[in-house]
Amino acid sequence: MKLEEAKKSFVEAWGTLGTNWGINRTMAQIHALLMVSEHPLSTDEIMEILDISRGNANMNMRALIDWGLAERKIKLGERMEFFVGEKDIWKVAVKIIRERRKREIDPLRSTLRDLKMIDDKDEKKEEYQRFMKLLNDIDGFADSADKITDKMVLADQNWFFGTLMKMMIK
Amino acid sequence: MKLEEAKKSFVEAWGTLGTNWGINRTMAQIHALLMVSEHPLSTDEIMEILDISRGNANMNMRALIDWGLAERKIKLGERMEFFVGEKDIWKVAVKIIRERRKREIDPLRSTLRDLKMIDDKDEKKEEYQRFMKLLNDIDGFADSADKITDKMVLADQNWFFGTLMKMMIK
DNA sequence: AATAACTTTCAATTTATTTTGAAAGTTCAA
DNA sequence: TTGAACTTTCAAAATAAATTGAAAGTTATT
Repeated sequence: MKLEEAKKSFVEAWGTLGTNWGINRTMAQIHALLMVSEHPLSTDEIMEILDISRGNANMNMRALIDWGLAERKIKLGERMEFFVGEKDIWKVAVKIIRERRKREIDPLRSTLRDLKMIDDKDEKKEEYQRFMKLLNDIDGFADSADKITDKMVLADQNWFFGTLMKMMIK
Repeated sequence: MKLEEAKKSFVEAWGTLGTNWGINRTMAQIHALLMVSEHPLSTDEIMEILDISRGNANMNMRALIDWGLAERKIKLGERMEFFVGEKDIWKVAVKIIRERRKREIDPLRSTLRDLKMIDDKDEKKEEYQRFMKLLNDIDGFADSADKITDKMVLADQNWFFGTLMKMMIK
């Protein structure tokens, strides 16, 4: 396999993976392309390489910037915008986790809070208790997950995995 | 809010959440329904409560069993099958993580291995090195993630979050 | 072996998501 | 202030995913 082929496969594989992580295929492919690219790319280059429309390129580029997975890079003397992708895989993971938390965990916890406002506490005592326990368990789990991701955001990869690993082997 | 309403909202909320975790809405709703149900449910009850077709109920029920999130429960003297859902939220999380790993991380790593077979190593030395580093970084990250999920599968919730938390506060 | 009581399958349909591309918007240089 | 160079929007089209429901399959009972 040649380097260029390998890069192409990588872009495709990353695109497929992305769809499992709340990132649509094109968005993930653009990100992959920026990761393996030696230079910042323009919208036109991205359109050309991935064979997608301008609208699609633009919308997904914006989403990537929104997620913190890419940023604009202005070249002096050029009107056109260029983009660079976040290449540090730890940072990529942290940004995705952060974004997912914002979109999933936070709304879930807010729903759980609402659900706890049940006003027929007295009736069906047992059933009420069991339901309440479930809600509390889920919320407790979400809380732990929240705290761990907080640490991840602050920690650096080596500390996080290195220290974590060491203590887990015990 | 009344208990029954709260349960209904819970089923809906869990359905929405599920779609973000590789579980389709109906599958997640059935699971939620089984979690909040006081008794094992039959396919007919599930169809009735969630207002879905038999085919849909059957396929998603099978997927839940496949994931280990529900199991069949035969009642003596009854032809009909009943189902119970996994209610321990830690176990639920572990099963989902396991399944996702099978479907995402494993294929990714196998792709990465293929991509490393580049045969024009000599040309474009720098570019080759950078691409290789990216692949290795991703693989290393996946490896750590793998190891942590291995531990999760074996550990119990209190040990996992409790001990983890303590050491993270440091 | 026939029938009743169920479960499973899958082609067709419905619903949801993504993509396109042309039109509208913006910014800059002359 | 105009127009060229670029970016953004969004309704319509294309694609993908989930759902239906009737037909086929299975198993237990008589």
